Amino acid sequence: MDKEKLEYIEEAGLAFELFGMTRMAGRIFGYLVVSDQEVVSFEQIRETLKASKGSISGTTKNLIHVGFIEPVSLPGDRKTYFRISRQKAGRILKERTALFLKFGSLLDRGRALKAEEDRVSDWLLEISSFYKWMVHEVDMVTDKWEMVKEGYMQKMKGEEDENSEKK
Amino acid sequence: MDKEKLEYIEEAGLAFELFGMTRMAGRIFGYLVVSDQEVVSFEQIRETLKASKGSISGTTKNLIHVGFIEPVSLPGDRKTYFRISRQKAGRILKERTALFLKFGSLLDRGRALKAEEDRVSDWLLEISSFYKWMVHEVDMVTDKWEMVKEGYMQKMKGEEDENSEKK
DNA sequence: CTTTTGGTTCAAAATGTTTTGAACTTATAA
DNA sequence: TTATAAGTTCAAAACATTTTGAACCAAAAG
Repeated sequence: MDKEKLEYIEEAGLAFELFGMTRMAGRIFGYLVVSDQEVVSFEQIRETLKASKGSISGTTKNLIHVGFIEPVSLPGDRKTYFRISRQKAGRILKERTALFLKFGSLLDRGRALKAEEDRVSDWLLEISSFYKWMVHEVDMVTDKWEMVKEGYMQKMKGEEDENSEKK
Repeated sequence: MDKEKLEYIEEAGLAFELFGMTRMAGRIFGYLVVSDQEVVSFEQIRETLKASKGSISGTTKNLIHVGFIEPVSLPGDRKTYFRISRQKAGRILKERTALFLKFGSLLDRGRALKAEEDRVSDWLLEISSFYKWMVHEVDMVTDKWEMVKEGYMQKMKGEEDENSEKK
């Protein structure tokens, strides 16, 4: 695997830490991104990332759980392969956003514990309402994506081509 | 401080860990939520949470940085007080969402490293487009909140009252 | 069966993060 | 000034997470 890709993989590791996941999770994800194969085997991951079987096993399980990658098994082959999950990106986002409901109720329960309604309660109500309302809005926007994505992706690709022409 | 509130504070600590922050950050936030004062002093936090000055100092700085709380200073008083940030909740969300752009470009850069465009590239383009598009949508929805919040908060409060009547 | 391959498990080691506590800084009060 | 109160800083300790590696299990091949 060439140097540029290996660097990319490490960068993905750091980025994933920023998103609150482990470095190894980012590396595995990054490897699946830049690999020129449709699917990558457990052993290939282990070898490319020079990590232990235990680490690969645990981290792939976790990445599958949060929906970033998915296992692929092939007939007549007992190895497990992996690829970037084909699950809609929106699905993952919706799940993450659902945490907002938890934050909203945390605030509501806190508000209920206060001696009396005051300026702080009003503000807490506003924040909690915002987050709870947001969950529904994000769901709707996510659904809207399916309608607009063709157009948007065309635009994105166009801009990329423009940039590479300028070089 | 009564037992119920202290329990709430610990719960807030655990919840914040779930959101990717530290337990102490959650405790401080939780304390500001349930305190019946407008503002709470550094020393009160230290005492209630039984933590060191160093820990309070570092964690409040961080909570201020990410916009969850804000410092308050009073004339003729050299203590620092804190309260839940009155910054619009949307501001914080917009900043968090901006990380999606980073994820989007991570995918784009990975795609550029691939030998040739394949099925995986197509899928990567779709995910990256989704996240980048989402950032703008979330911004718009967040702005919309200002228009609809009055109505929504009324509804929320109504439902709460209904629930407490039923008890 | 027995062997081999592919992966899982889990305790211990390595690494990272958070908290403490003591020394230090800064600003006000005396 | 000098003294004191309020925070900050930072190295070390406590604590948590991640990774390793060796032992283990299950399924397919021989």
